[in-house]
Amino acid sequence: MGLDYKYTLNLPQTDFPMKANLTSKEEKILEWWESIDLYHYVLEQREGCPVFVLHDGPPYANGHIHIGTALNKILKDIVVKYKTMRGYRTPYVPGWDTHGLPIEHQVSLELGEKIKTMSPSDIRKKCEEFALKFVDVQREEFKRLGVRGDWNNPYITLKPEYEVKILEVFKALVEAGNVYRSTKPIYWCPRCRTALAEAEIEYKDHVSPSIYVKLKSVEEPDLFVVIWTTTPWTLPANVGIALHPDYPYSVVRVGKERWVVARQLLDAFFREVGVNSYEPVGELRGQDLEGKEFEHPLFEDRRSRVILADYVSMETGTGCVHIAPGHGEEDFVYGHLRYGLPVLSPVNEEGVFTEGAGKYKGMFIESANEIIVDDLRKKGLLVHASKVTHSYPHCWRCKGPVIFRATEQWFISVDKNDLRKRVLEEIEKVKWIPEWGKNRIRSMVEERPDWCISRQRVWGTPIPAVRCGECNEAILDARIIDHFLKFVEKEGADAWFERNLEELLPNDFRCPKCGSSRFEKMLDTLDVWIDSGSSFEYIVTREDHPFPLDMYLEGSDQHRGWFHSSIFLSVAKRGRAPYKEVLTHGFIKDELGRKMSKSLGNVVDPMEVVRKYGAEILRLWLASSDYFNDIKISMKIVEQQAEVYKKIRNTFRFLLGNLYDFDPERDKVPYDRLLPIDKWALGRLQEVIRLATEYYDSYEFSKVYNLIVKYCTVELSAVYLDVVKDRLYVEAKDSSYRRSAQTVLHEILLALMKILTPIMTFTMEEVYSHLHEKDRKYLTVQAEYWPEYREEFVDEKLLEDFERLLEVREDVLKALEEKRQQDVIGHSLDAEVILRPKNREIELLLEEYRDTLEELFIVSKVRIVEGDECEFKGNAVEVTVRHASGEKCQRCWKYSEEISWGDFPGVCPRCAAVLRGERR
RNA sequence: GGGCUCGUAGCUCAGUUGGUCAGAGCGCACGCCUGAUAAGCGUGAGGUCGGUGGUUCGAAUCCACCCGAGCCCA
Repeated sequence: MGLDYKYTLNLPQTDFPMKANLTSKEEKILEWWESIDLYHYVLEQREGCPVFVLHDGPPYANGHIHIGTALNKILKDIVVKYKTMRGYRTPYVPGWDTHGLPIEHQVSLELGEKIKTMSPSDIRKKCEEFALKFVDVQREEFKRLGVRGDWNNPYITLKPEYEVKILEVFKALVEAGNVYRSTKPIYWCPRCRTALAEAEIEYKDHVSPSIYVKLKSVEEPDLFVVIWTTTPWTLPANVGIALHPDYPYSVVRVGKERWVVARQLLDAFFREVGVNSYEPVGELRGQDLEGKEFEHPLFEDRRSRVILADYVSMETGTGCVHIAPGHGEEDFVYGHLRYGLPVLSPVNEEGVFTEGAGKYKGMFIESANEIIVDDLRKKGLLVHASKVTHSYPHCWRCKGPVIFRATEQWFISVDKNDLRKRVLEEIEKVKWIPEWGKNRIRSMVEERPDWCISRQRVWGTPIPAVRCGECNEAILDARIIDHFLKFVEKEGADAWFERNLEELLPNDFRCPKCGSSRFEKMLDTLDVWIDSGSSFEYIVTREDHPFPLDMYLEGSDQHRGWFHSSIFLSVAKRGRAPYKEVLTHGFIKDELGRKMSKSLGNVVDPMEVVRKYGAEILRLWLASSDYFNDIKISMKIVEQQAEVYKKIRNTFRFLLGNLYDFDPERDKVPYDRLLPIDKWALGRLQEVIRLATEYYDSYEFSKVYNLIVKYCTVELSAVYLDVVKDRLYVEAKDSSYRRSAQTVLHEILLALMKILTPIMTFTMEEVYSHLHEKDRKYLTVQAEYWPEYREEFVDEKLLEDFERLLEVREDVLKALEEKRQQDVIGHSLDAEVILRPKNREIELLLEEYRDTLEELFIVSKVRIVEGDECEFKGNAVEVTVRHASGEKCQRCWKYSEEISWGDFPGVCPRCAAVLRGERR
């Protein structure tokens, strides 16, 4: 035939490439954002608009970002960008947490032995350098992910202006009287010689001695209580024996003695200690022995008193628990606080026994274990000794076992001034997403003990406390803090280490207890949770933000971490919660749902994903996941998103390509003149906008993702775009048929682009740059407004009709496939379709839309019959498929009986009219 | 050991108050097209809804227990 009408068609034209080349494209887009100062540009476009502040929780600056921090920052970015498009002014100031043990530890490893010759302020300088280096590293990595924020002006906890805020928050607590000095058993690492926070503890298996010891009653010399312990070295500090108040205890005769052991542990106990002949002779309750005294197993001049405690376990041991308030949290709470037993802790900071330990003085506690056991054996009080492997607290720094040791520390009283109660009230006012977050943080706040805030460490915010040189009183005074703050403003908190105490104290300062003016500087630093927990105070004053802040968004571990410290400090300083809404996400696991760890070799590096696939794919992966729970990642899972990305990208390419000649002002067709199929597509788009908005509002991004992916593949690619090709390509460029379709494609393009901007932030920027100039009001798509749901575009009846028409279409497609398998047809345009409606309703429907059926099914001819049965039985219609009669139009490929051979040979009447310029 | 959370096709997710709820997309298989072309279209095969009991006329959906995983504690 050789007749080529291709050049007469309006085929898509676009520079928008099919292949993304994300890695390099993203770099270019990042440069563009940099060049227009994206962050401030977008803020300027929302001048005077209501403000929405997502306050960034500061990551710890001691390494590269990992997949979890990437997840967190991308989620925040999606929220911020969505809110911007909804018309909010959305300042977003990233922050970093920079003080604390991990950095000090890493720096001390780098310095090695040299550290011993360095002054505290020299070590602090090294720590600062280290922290700022990783602030820079992480900043670049976060930016690379496409996160928009005030990167040139972040908040950093080591900066003087921030330290001032930490100390101001702290001062509020000091003034309110919530900070006190106390002896309390706390975790202590004898190797690092430091107090450890609960967060600095790791539980690992440890082999300990397991000994059963009997204590002799003072009143009845044949009566013994048997205790079990895995820390013999704590026995010198023993002052009590705890029994459960409710569970029954048996009195058992063993030889000439009577032993007290919990009834339900009797069998296990005697089996364990290898005693076969015993005889129960009585039973008692904990109350029966409450207050009774027993002889101390090691020191003859001391006694051990029975107390009751409901935490006593009936699972292991004897149900009688050795109490040493100086060496255990619960021992302290029950023994000291409830029963007033003394707190003994005759162990120095290196784990060596002191005076109070009598003959054991000078021994390292672990070496003393054996000797103590030996002494017990000699005294005939050792019932049994063996070894046990159990989970035991270890130091996160040196990995060695830690001990509980009573030391003098600064504490924040959680209950003074009803602080805890007020925090609990505030928790109720916050919106927790998901909802269970509220119960989680509530129970944590309800049960938490007082907050130990002092660290015997160099790298932190100094606690400006002094010790009286006369009476030895430790003094923390608001006046000292105020005076110190003047130095901090100018030179940072380093001043505490660098300046003389005379300068640091107000001139007339005297010891409130003895009036002395001789003081000694105390060098403890603050728990870093005070640093980060004070961030609300810094950001609110620096940016003049409305308080409370709108949202905090972190991993669910922060219910005990940052959300927790922030709300306590905020209630103390400002009387209310710092946030209105708290959104939490889960953790990232490998493809088998296991935790990521170096040892398992299943760690996915976010920057590796970025290098290999692009940040956009990482963002898309995140959007596809239900991040409220733990989510899985692996290169295979990421790869899947690369496929989805291509699909979405090609949809945009098609839309752009078919709008190359569409001027939105000139060519738009009014709604009432749109063809039915176009009206339907426009109506469906409204539904997509409505749902997407709903899902974004509830932060359910995976629902947005599923909605959009399905929309692009099913609704657009497989139906609407496929169907509308005929009109776009074949009809005259400026015809109403083509402009009608383009009008809707244009609406779809803009809406889809905007809906995806928070997630596919790079690609939508690229799409934006390919838009008609009249569609680009801003320099960046990020400043655009959210697509509007237009009710006037929703024709309910039409939408319902099309829902049924599409069911008919499914039947037709199945019938076509059957014939395709039989080689009757290839392309669907080869076919003529004969339909037999299953009922009157469908018959009327088909009649009504008679003129759109061929287009909708993409076939050459559709006939509707009543009588004869058809070959294919569908759900809505029966279908017979035949090869279309007539000849194939060389231009539009539809078969026609009236192919002309005049001016335009081989062409159907429609195409001939188009070519003659008669069809508009 | 305790508190909280999770467990639906190979993958990512839907499944409102228990009764067409066993679904979607991707991937896979087979085929079509060659005017979205390192694209596009069609058809199809995949799950006893972690397991076991129970409540109910009826449960992925309610209860109990168990298994597995995670976070936070001890």
